[in-house]
Amino acid sequence: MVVPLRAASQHQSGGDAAAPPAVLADRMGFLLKHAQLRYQAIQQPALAPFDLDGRLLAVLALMATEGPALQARLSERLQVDRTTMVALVDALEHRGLVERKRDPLDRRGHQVTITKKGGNVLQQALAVTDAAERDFLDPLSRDEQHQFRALLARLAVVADRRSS
Amino acid sequence: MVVPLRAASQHQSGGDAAAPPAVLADRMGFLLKHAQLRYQAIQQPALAPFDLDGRLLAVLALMATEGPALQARLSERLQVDRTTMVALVDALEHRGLVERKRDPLDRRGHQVTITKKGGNVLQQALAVTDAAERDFLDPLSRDEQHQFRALLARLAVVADRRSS
DNA sequence: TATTGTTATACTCTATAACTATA
DNA sequence: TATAGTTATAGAGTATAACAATA
Repeated sequence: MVVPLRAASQHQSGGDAAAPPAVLADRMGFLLKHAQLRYQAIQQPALAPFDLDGRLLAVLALMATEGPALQARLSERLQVDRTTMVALVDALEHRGLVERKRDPLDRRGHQVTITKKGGNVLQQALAVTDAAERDFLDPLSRDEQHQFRALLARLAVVADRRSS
Repeated sequence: MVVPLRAASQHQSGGDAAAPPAVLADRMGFLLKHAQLRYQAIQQPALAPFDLDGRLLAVLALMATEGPALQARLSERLQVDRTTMVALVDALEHRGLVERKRDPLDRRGHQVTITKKGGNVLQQALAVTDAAERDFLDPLSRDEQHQFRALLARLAVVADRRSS
């Protein structure tokens, strides 16, 4: 084993939260932050056995569906800096989940390809992530879960229509 | 003017996102992250004129409702490390929004008090934050906004009942 | 000159460890 | 010995700038 990934964090000092301050309890900023924290608290340990975190999994999943791709294309798709993508692809390559090959047509670029091992790991990691989502949504009824997902999707990804 | 706060960030390189990759578009991790990014993109510039960010505002609001308090108590309430709270209170004090006074009864501690200026700024900043929340929720109908807020609150703050 | 990938570097955020002063 | 606050420091994470190879 190698990487601590995002090992510990969220420490500060002591105990188990107690009730949140009333002033903050209905603020969007607070709610979104804590929903994300709770999801990560579920997802991180679930992915740990694969030595992956959410970002690495995203890159891997993207490569599986959008085929071999240049790093530049990957960073564009994931809205991540080129230099950050270097580190992400490095991490996946060290784990043997992807390979870099020079593009023979344009030798400036590297085609990044998912390996067979990468495909297997991806499949298992996605299954684990599905389970994590179910755990996260567990406080809601089935109907509410679907409602929440749909509403959140509309708030997260807003078509940014500027004039026409 | 002084502090860059969290000046720029979210840069990477170029353009305006385009459609998100389909593999990620219905993943909780992706949706929660991007919802938060979108909210921050609205809230940050709204608070910038007050030289505040969300965390500083949270401390200020907490002090207004929970009265003068020790830093130790504030960090406990906000689930933030003691050393982080030092920096937060420093920032608020430099802006003249709070004051530190030694507790005469226990001279180890500082009672942190909101100033008159702090109260005024808080009031305006909260109004601006309300507007930011409305902007954020604008893609939804009135009913949907209430639904979303209620569902999110249940997912964000989960009573962690362990046995009985 | 522009572009892909890379390295070196810097900056932000936040935690741990160690120190001061009180108790 | 323990606690409140502080400082120094280190570790993630991620950006900008500069460089090599290629176009």
